Amino acid sequence: MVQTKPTLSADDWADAALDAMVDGGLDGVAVEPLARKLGVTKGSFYWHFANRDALIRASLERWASRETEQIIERAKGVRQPRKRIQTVFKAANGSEREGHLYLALAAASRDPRVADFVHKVSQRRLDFLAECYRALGLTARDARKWATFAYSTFLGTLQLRRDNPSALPPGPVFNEYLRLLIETLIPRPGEQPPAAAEQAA
Amino acid sequence: MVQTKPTLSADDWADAALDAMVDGGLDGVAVEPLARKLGVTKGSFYWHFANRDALIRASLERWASRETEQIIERAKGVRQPRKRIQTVFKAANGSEREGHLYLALAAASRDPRVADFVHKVSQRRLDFLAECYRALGLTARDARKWATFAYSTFLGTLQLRRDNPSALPPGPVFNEYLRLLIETLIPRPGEQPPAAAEQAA
DNA sequence: GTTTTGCCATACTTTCCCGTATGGATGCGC
DNA sequence: GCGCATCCATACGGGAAAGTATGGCAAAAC
Repeated sequence: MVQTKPTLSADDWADAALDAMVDGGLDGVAVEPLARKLGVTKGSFYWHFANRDALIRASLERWASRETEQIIERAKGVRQPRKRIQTVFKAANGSEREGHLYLALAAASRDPRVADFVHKVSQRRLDFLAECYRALGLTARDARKWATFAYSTFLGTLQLRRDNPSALPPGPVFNEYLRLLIETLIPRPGEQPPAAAEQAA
Repeated sequence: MVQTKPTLSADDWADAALDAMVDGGLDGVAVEPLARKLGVTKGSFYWHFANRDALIRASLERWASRETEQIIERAKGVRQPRKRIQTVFKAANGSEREGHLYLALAAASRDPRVADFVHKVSQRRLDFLAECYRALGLTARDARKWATFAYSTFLGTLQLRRDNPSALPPGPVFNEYLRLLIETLIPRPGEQPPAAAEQAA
């Protein structure tokens, strides 16, 4: 498939495994098909890894560290609380592949190896979101509720985009939809909530 | 496993297949393991079904019809628009197994057989929800947006319950959380949205 | 220039499951 | 009580992928 590199590295195998998870979930990670896709044979694989289990663990490790760092980097720069949350939302809906990968791994979360990583990543995201909501002036308790609310909505939207894209508002209306989400999911403590304006339109 | 019935029916196999999907997704539906769980052999299976594909299709058919009818039955009785939507929410979060099953099938929605059914079920639910929102006095356009919003939140909450239960508010706070969802996701056209009261608390 | 080392190919064996072929048992029609 | 349909067991062949064992081959080491 790709002959740019003379030899493969363990990370190449891990990335290929993550690609395979997007399509086939955990069962999609099969050594021989991966080898065919990489243009080599199993001999290469068993040089870099002890077995299939080691590949899966390495891939998950790679995924988790990448996911927890990206969340921070994209939003930590924005200082204004409302803008920061909006940035998180935009970034979250940005990469389609990452979204599919998350859903694929979450679906395999019955596997004990996967469960730990999915738990860790979602926990990291929720904590960061709750922190953002606290910066808005909410109590810790309310911030947690709103963070969970927003994250759930994000996860659900992700799933709809994958399983029933036609259900989401088409083209221009989709932007209205996103604005509705953002306005509703970022309360203005002390001010009048924005939903009223939306319904007046 | 179960010796209550002298012989098995095709529906027994279909139900067992749905149970297997909850745990192992589509790949979890394997003829020989199912036979072992039912206390019979493959000979029984291939009497009732032509092959594994037929079993999968029959199971999906059974699931889809059940899902689309349950949604109607539980909520059609409630006439008041707000109460009706609340009923839908409560019912949706009711059966844990049905939620897991939906997520398992959605995860397998890359399979063309599954895709059609998942699409159909989610579409049916969204249409009904949009209808409920229209009864609130929203325009068709706004009703669709709010229905999508609410359904996404429902899906995401379902996923959190499965993959990271500890992330959801514990015990008593969870009820507050559900109230927040309901109050926020059911706008009051013309009146002041309820989020203000929530934040004042 | 020979020897090692890194990376991979080839050729097995084993396991698990699908699908088929065929025979056996039980119960009903008549 | 004979025959037939229903429902299931047993035995077999085949494919796909995990893991092992071993040989090959180029580049670096010396």
